[in-house]
Amino acid sequence: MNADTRRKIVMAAMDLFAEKGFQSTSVADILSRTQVHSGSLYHVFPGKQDVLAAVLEAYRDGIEEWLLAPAWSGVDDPVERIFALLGAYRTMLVTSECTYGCPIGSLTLELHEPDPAIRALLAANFENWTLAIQRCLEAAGQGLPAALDRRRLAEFVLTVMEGAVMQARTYRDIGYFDRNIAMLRDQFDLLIREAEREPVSA
Amino acid sequence: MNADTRRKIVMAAMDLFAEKGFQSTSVADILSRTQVHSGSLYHVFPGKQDVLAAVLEAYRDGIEEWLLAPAWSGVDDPVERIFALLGAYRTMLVTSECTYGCPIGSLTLELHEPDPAIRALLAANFENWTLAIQRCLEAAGQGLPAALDRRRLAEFVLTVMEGAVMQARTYRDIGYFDRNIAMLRDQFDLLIREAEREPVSA
DNA sequence: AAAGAACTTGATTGATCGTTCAATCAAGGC
DNA sequence: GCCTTGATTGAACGATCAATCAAGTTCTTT
Repeated sequence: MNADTRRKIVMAAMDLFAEKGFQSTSVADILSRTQVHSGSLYHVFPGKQDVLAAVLEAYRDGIEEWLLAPAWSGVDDPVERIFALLGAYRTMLVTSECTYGCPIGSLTLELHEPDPAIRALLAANFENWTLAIQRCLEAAGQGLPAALDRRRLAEFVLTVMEGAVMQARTYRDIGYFDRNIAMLRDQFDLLIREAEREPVSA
Repeated sequence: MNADTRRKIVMAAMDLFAEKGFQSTSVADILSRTQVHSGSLYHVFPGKQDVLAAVLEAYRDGIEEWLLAPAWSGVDDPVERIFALLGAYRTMLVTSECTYGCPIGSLTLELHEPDPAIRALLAANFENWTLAIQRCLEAAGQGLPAALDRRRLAEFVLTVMEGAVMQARTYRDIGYFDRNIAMLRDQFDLLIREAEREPVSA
């Protein structure tokens, strides 16, 4: 199997699906951007949907290298890492003039009756993202209240990111993103102050 | 102009766009569900996109009657009205087995480069929703901290709703919606307690 | 070097899409 | 009875789509 052809297709499809969505991207779009011909694409992939699956697998497997590592370089504090990650999404919005933010979120709401395999991959991407946040919250240790449900808060951070991206895109105004993230920041500040008042355990 | 034909088309399109999205709904789908013929549709609307615009106008103009009034019947407390509205979205998710929640949110992320008129209508729908929440927060008066930025919190409520719907849909699990709303409820409880500690102004 | 497997090429297919339009119909005014 | 106006009908159109395939080329293996 030609791994290079496959790689080129997946990378081009990644960009196109993020820019225009899955349905608005034609196979011809992918072909013209990659200089790959239709026969080659269908030699590597059974169909267009399998290209999408490969893209979602690439996101899932590349989250550490392509998203977390760049966002976290030079940031050590676990809580700051969360907001550094949110900052990465802010950058995506700003550089695209608020036309796209989180590709997984867009695909999730675009595909109403997805193939079970596709739905599972979308969920796996969310799960990986949530786990990354959860690990930050756990790494914060006594900097956050002991009774705090880390998993729940991690899901909530994803919720706020996706909702904030959606509004910034709709209004074409980064202010909507910023104000929502500021609300989340206030909430974290409260949690941190609460933890400071707690007795330090042995 | 035949207002009945127009009404039938808009109502059918409303359902279809919510179920399958805009792009996955063909004009033929709308025609077959309404028993209207293609010539009639194109006599009333210049094109498919104008049907979408009419649907978004219907949502915008019907929010009071079709969303707020049913959700708020028998609920007087302003803060409880917010969670009653969120409960309406929960019901939509449950009755659709977590396949669709907020039609505006779905359309927002489905249409990547929307016509400016369409984008403005999507924004107008979000704006109406946010204003409804904002009015609740203002109606709460001294039940919430005086310094609280009502507008910001209203935007945040929309953010949490959309993010929670997105996760519930992706995982096909209402638990993700419930936990996120519970997080928001905790935050409101904190605000209410904070307001109780405030001195009552003259 | 021979044979076969893997890959590429690009024209082509058939289905589906949004849209058009000439023909038809119904109703009211004159 | 005739004309006008607005609405309806449904066949047809051109474009675009994902997918196919037979022929050709390159790589691998022995």
